[in-house]
Amino acid sequence: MVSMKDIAVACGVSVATVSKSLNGYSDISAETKAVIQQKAKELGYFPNSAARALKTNRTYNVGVVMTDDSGSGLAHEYFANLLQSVRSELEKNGLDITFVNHGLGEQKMTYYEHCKYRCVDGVVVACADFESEEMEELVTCELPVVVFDHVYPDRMSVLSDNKKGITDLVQHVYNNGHRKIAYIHGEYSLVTNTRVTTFREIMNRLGLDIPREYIREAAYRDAERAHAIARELLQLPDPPTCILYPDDFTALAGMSYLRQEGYNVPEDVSVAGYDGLVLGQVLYPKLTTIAQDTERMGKEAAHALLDLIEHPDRQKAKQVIIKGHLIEGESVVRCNKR
Amino acid sequence: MVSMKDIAVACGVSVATVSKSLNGYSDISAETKAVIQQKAKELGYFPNSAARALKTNRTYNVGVVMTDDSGSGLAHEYFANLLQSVRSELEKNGLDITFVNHGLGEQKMTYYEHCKYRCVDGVVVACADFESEEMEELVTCELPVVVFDHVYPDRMSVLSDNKKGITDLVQHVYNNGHRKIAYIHGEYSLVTNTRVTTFREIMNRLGLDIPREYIREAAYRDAERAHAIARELLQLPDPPTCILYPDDFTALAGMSYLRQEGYNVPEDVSVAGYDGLVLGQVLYPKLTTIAQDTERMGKEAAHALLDLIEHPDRQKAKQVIIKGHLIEGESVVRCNKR
DNA sequence: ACAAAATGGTATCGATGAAAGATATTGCTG
DNA sequence: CAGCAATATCTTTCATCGATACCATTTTGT
Repeated sequence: MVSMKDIAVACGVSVATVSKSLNGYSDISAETKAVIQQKAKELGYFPNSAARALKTNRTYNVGVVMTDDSGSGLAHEYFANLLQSVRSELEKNGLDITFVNHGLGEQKMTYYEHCKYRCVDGVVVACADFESEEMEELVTCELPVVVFDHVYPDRMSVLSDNKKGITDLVQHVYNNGHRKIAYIHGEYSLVTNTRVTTFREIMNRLGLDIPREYIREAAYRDAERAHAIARELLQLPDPPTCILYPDDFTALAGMSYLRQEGYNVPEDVSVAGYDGLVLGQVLYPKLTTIAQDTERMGKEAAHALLDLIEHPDRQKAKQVIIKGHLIEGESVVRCNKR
Repeated sequence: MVSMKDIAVACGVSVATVSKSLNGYSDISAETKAVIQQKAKELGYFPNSAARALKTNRTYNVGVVMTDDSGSGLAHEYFANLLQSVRSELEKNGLDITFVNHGLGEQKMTYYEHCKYRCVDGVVVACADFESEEMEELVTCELPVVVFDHVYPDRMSVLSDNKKGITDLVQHVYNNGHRKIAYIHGEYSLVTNTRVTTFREIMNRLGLDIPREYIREAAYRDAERAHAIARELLQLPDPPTCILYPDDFTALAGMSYLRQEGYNVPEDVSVAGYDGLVLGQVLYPKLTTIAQDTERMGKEAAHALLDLIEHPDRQKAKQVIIKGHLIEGESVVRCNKR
């Protein structure tokens, strides 16, 4: 690989001069600078990232925590989309991405240790066990960190606006005449918590009753479990007319299961999901859901991280909340019962 | 961060001794070695990857080409799964992963340049424009490279067994009594080519006619287009009794569209996909498809790459072909027509 | 002649590895 | 068995990877 030395030799100057020329120092004559920059391009020079990192402690590399013990992670379209967006935005700004995990080969290490080992400039947490010790260590370290969908003290977060999402969704269902609305939610997390709390609030505001059996815990992407619960719901003496599922995956599966068991969806029972999967909009009936704006979330996270990296001083902790939008779909229809 | 120097000071030895102790050289007394290793653990030492890379030219980092101009890439479950598998397997062997792209910030660079810039030990190509100049450059360079689903001269490839896949699929359809089988295939690529060629072969072997209109080009994941073609197929004077779609995504969407237009699927027209998406198995009717073994493909690629990195000498080019398996599903049923 | 502008010299980041140094052990001769 | 070289064992010194940054030096301008 061509190094600064090669350029220096080719131009008959010192390595120091080359370094300064390429890094825009002001104490090199415009003339020399031009010659050197020209030569650098000609020779196809790229700085050796390892050498630069060693000296400057900047790698232009960002760590991404995306651990999928829970079967989420890359396989989950939502997270994959977040990653995609973060990646492309950071790329535009000259940063690369490396996955961070606990342990390389024999070596066990924590996220934080891994980050130090790779000398990353910052960290994006896309999905992880937020309550783990390892995460605790990571969010109390000196590195710039941006977290998706979870809030840590004094840390930057990018959050999907679940409050608005659930509100819009329930309101939409309500506007279609539904009064008996059940919510099968995912396993515990900030996201779930926000959604459930908001669900209660909005139902309350709309003056609707929530029988205890109408709020049920399942898990994200666990179609069987969500369906088992849906079936129970529909066998209640006073069954709901609309069921909100934890996510689009379970909602799509749920619709299918219910139809198979002889329920008319959406006429007998309406169904909604959450996420905005592409597939949900090409299946019939189109799924009513909240599309999360992963594109914007990724961008915001990338910019927030860049900002933290460039200005570690103004560490004003804050949350950025990104609105999603309702996709009306066809899986919730006017309810005429009662 | 704690460096070798810190350990050296703490143990009262030289840095070189520390280096050797931690790297398993034989010319350090077992005693000293033990003390140093103990201290290293105690202080939480990790080698600085940049420094090591600079000196040894090994980064324990692998580049991944995963470019999704075509809307595939991360958003495509197949590629996401491949990545997931490669990632976890490389991780087990102490290697990290970094995405490779063309250009960082202002700097335009080719895949190859990016790889050199990051000093990666090897490259995995998950998806890319295989015909591009950039890929040409990458596969003729000195770096170890493993490519998924495409073959380059003298390069290692891991291929999904599309030949067996299509054969099994068509045979299954045939066994169910179908004789008029249409194939809507994806856009041109080695994969598509193999599938189409195999389709012709097996149909031939089974003594079945393929009217020209029965083989149609669409695109992967383009539900609208695939459907438009499906509709045309079914309006033919002599319509097929079974339609093979490019992938599960289009197949699922297709089934839904067809039903909406009044066709009974799978009774009037059977449908099959290709991929093995999870969702396809929780929707009714369960999709008949070929599940590609991304898990194994990723593992094989990772091991092949490791091998190339460790033994650049025995560069015996070869292809590893990984079998998928038929998921019978319910979207292909016995055909009694004619 | 002196300040300003341009360029070069050199230590440094953290780890590695070749070669030299230090110490202990063995072998051999007289 | 002493005496000394030869060997083995362990450890340190030092140059190095490529880029950067501080300081020194040279050149230019007024």
